[in-house]
This record gives sequence, C-alpha cells and structure tokens, in this order.
Amino acid sequence: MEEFNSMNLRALSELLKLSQTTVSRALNGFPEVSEETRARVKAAAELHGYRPSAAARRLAIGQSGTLGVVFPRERNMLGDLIFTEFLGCCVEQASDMGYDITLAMARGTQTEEAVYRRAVRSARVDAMILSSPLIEDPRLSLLRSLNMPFILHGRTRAAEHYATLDIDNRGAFFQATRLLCDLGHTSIALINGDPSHNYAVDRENGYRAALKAAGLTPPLSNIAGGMMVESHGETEAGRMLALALPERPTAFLCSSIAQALGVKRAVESKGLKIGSDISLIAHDDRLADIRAETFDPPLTATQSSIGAAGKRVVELAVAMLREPSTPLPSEVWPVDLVVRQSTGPAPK
Amino acid sequence: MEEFNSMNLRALSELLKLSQTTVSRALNGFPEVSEETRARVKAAAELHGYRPSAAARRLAIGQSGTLGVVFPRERNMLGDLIFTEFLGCCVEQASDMGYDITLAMARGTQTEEAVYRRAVRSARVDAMILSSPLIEDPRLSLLRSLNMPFILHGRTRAAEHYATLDIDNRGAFFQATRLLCDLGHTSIALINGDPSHNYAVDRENGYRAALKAAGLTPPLSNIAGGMMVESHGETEAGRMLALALPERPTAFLCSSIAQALGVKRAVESKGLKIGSDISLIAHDDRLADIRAETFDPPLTATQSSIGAAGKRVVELAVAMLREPSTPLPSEVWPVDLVVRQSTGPAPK
DNA sequence: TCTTGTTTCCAAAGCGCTTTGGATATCTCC
DNA sequence: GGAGATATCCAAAGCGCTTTGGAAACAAGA
Repeated sequence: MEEFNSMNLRALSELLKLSQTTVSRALNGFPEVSEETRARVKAAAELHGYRPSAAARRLAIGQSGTLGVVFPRERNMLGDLIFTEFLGCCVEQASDMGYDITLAMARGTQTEEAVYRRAVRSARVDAMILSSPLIEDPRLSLLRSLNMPFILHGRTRAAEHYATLDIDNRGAFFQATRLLCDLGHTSIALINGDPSHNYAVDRENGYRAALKAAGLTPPLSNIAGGMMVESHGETEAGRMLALALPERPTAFLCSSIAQALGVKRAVESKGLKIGSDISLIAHDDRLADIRAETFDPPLTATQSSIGAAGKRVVELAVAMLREPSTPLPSEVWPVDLVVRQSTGPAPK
Repeated sequence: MEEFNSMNLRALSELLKLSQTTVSRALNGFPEVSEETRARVKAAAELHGYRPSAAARRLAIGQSGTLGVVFPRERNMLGDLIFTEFLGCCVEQASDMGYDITLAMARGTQTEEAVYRRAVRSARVDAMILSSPLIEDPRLSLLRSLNMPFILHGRTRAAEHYATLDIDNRGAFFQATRLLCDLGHTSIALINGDPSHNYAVDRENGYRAALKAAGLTPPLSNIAGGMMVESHGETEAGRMLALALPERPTAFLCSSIAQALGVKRAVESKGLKIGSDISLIAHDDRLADIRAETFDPPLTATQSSIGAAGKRVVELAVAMLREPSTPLPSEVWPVDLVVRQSTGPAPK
C-alpha cells in the first residue's frame, strides 16, 4: 500500500546490492551494463513496483515530460467537438510515448501571454501544441521569443519557419470544387468556417482557384463564413436558395458535416433533393459520431482524420525534443476526395 | 532571452545578498521575514523574472502541483460539449490557483487502471477529478485502493464515503415534473440522458416521484434514455407524439437543451406549438452557445452552471490537498427552476 | 611483466527548491 | 546589566533522480 513511496532508486539499489548508477542505467537501457544485470534489475523493479519519481527525473534531466496543448480561445458547439477529438488523440499518443498533456487556457491575449510565460519560466512543459491558428497568429512569435518549442496544427501566413502539421485544405477544396464544375454546376456556394482562421482562407482559395480554372467567378452572395454548426449551414443555405436563378446555387461546399446537416435541412424544406437537385460536399474530419457514410444520402466528402493529425503532432513534438538539431518538421497531408451519393450532375 | 534559465533561487539570493532560505520564505509568504525584506525580494524577483522551477519545487515539496482530469471514455456530440465546458473551467480555476491540469485518457478499464497506477506511482498528479460516473463506478474503489485522492463530479450508488460535488438532479426533475403536473398535464414524457450514468437515474427518480405524488404512473413508452443530442430528442418525441391520446404526451422533460431542440422540431413538424399545445422543460447546463433564454420560445429550464461546478471541484480538490485532515467535502447544489414561455397549462 | 583495451560497475556531484535547527541581533522588563 | 522573548536571517540537509569521471577486474597483445 505504501511501498510505492519508499521504493525509490536507492532502496532498489540497496536491495540489489548495486549502485544507483547501475540500476538507473540498467532501467534506462544504457549499454554499459551487462544484459544479465539488466535483467536482474528489471525483474526486481517489476517485482517491487518501482516507478521513478517524475519530479526527480524532471529536475535531473531538465525536461518536464509534458506537452502543453493550448485550449482554444473561442469555443463554439461543434467546433469544440473537433478540438475534443484532436485533444483526445493527442492525449492517447502522448500517453503511449510516456508524456503527459497539460492544458493551457487561452482567454484574451494578455492572459494567454502570461500563461505561456509561466509555463516557460517554470519549465512546466517541454513544448506547446497550438491548433487552429489565425491568419497571422501572434502566439507564434510570442512562443518563439520565449524560446519555447512548439508545433502548430495548421499554418499561418507568417514567413518564419516553424514546426507544423497541416492538411492540404486548399487542394481539398480545389478538388471538390473542380468535381462540381465537371458535373456542370455553375453556381457553387461555399459555406466556410471562421474566416479569421487560416484553414478557412486556404479552403476559400482552393475553391476560388478551381472556379477560376473553370472560367467562373463566384458572386459574393455565394460565400459564407461562420461557425462549424448546423444552424449556420441552415440559415446561409436558406438565404442562398431564395436567390434568383443565375445566382441560386445548385451545389454546396461545406467546411464541416455539421454545416452540411443544416444545408440539407434548408434544401429539403424547399422540397429539393440532395444528390439530384442539389449537390453537396463537405469536409469530413472523421469524427466517430458524425459520419459522411451514414449521412442521408451518403455524403461526398474531402476527408482527413483530425485524430490521426493529433497523434502525429505529438509524435513530431516528441521527436523535436529528442533531436533538437534536426530541422523543424513540416508536414502537409493530402486530402482524399471520396465521391458518394450527395453529388450529381447539375440539373438542366 | 536566456535569463529565465539562470535566474534561479541561488542567483537571486546572491544578487540580494540574502540566503536562499530567506528569499524562498519571503516569496512564499512565511512570517519569519520582515515586510521590508519581503518587498525587496519580491521586487527583485519581479524585475529579474524569477520563476521557481516547478520540477524542483515538486521534488522538494513532494507534491506535483497538478490535478488529473479523467477524459471520459465515451464521447458523443453534445455530451462532449458539456465536458468541454467543465474541463475549460477546471483549467481556468486551476490556473488561478497555481495548479496544472493534465488529462488522463480512459479507454477500457485495464488501460485506465494502468494509467492511474502510473500516475500514482510516479506521483504525476496530486489528485484526480472524475466526472459523470456510472451508477456503480469501479474507478472509485480503484483510486481508493491506490491511495490516490480524488473528487467526483456527480455521485454513485457506492456506500463508501468520497469527495463529491453534485447538483440535485432528483430535486430538479421533481420540481420540473411537479410544475407540469400543477399545470394539469397528465402525460409527461421524459427524454433522459444515458441511463447507465447516475445523473440520469437521479433525474428519472425525481420525475417518477413527482408523478407519483400527483397520482400518475408514467407509461413505459413515455421514458426514453439516450444521448444528449438533438436527433435523439427528435426521434423519441416523434415516436411519442404518434401515440394514441391518453398516452400521447402534452409535455416533455429533457435532460439537455440539445434534446429540447430536437423535441421542438418534432413538435413543430406535427403543426403543434411549444408553450401552448406542448409544454417543454429542459435542463440547462448554462453553456455559452446553447441558451435557454434565446430558445424560441424562451425555455423553461432547470438550470445549474456546469462551468461553476468545474471551478468548484478544483477548489475542493486543492482544499483537500492542503488540509488532508478535514473531512472529505460533499456538496450538493440546489437547482433553480426558471419558468419561461415554453410551459403552459395542459390543453383541454 | 607491463601496457592497453574492454567490460562492468561505482562514488559523488549536481538539478533548484523547501525546511530544519540553530545563530545573531534587537527589544523588553525587572 | 542580565534574562528572556522576539524578530530576522542563515547553513546545510535533504527530495530522488541523472550523469560525470573514474576504478576495479579481466583479457589480450607486446
């Protein structure tokens, strides 16, 4: 019951009649110790339930063994859901790699800065994970100036080099828009996410580029940026469907399945049918509870697992810490366009 | 740039020509140091940006200064949203109190147990925060047997004594049901949360008790347990509204506003009106994005801020750690029933 | 036998903080 | 002026781990 308290390195080494050095090295896989001794040490450690004290290890090694994840400042409905999935997978991967995840709250820039400073100064975290950056996110230069390693899930306009993992939002929405153009749609609406975030800008750029390539120019009324929620999709789609014919969209491109649900509602309330009258594509973050496959009709989607990204971000962060000399990682994942039944040729 | 590394207690004390002891005591508010010295020390600490090393402090003091929050095993849509609010407020409060929050992943009992053991053995967290317990939650006795202090947001059937903060779910739903009875409703439906969780059981008990007090017995068809999502509310309400008259409900009681949204949809799709034809009450967790006040019509609700609960849980956890000898805290918050326009007398 | 190298292990010095057990100076009261 | 109380400060011993700089034992080549 109490043994885990008293069973420290010294006690274990005395028990084994070895020095603390040897025991430590045996457990941490150093080559200077014979395999025989190592096995003996490991067996004893297991037997007595020895677990090194995290605090002592941290003090000695100068690293905290924890990653900080910045809790997003604005939180809204299903946008939250995506973050939760991301966070959950970060925690899972971190746990597998022997790291802890602590949350840094971000409310307002001043307090946010104070949080970072505190974390850095007292060495509470070894690296930070940021997600969903703004177009020009001040947090990057702040962390840089504080000498805090960080990795960004997403990208910004910043010229400086930083560690990042992002999906190819532009390419995804380019592909999706091109598909709709190829199907003969000439009025394609974009229901986007928050336009102050970079991913939304990238998506819009991809959308515009594909339209331009097809010789089309989207009317302003066909682009709506806002929250990743059903109601936003519903009101915006409702508004657009009330437009006169040349501008009235025959296809919708959504930044999330939640928005697509709203679009579907608006479409059906007009007596129209998704897949024939109206084509619909959404970005699919592969959340367990909102699936493109079980959408009615099954939803054509650009898909990329946000959970996989969370895991990878942790992997990269840990790799950065272990090999500080290697260049900062920078990955951009391609996004699959999966065609299902929610898209079809433009109605005549 | 680098100063935060070198500015440790010793450097600061040399700078001030004081001993480390005095500096430490001055900063930590011990009475043995004169106010004059304390002011001087604090000023210097501020000036040089001194922040004590968390690792060193943890090692010396034997506490990690972090609380673990157990990430719930099952995660679904808006249930998640509630947890996120809870978590966010935990982080906020913990930050204010100088504590960190780390997340413990909970997937399956075995791995969960391993997570706890690891956390306990290596003293990574000082206490755990559990939320949304099952009716008989095995985690309690597990943490107890590991000697890990914990506090539960919610309650279970367990006889043992443990630290807990809960809202009066039973009382809330008793009140709400009684109001509906007083308004003359005789068929009142309950759209509940996940029945394996204790809060759902408490709510159902309150509902049943109020019905019984009014001389009513709910037909089985009028009770539905499930997820805290709109679609669940919609399908269950739709099913119930299709029943024959004596059983067909004239009032609905929901466990979340999200469910109420679904009920509203089902009600309106039958051409009925909330507030006159059908009365509706929901539990309101006071989330920023889903508000009872802006519901259409404004929603009569049993309300209790889940965020406030998160903050308080952290306060209690810290208090437990600071005063281990005081009896375990156990708070049950009353829940307000706020009457708005979604309830009215039963139609004749 | 002496050197050199290899393997295996160890003593001891930190890491930066808290805390114990005094030491020194200052006040108070007879 | 001395005894006792009080206020103020300090030296040093940990906390439990990692890591440096050898040492001891043994084998092999000169």
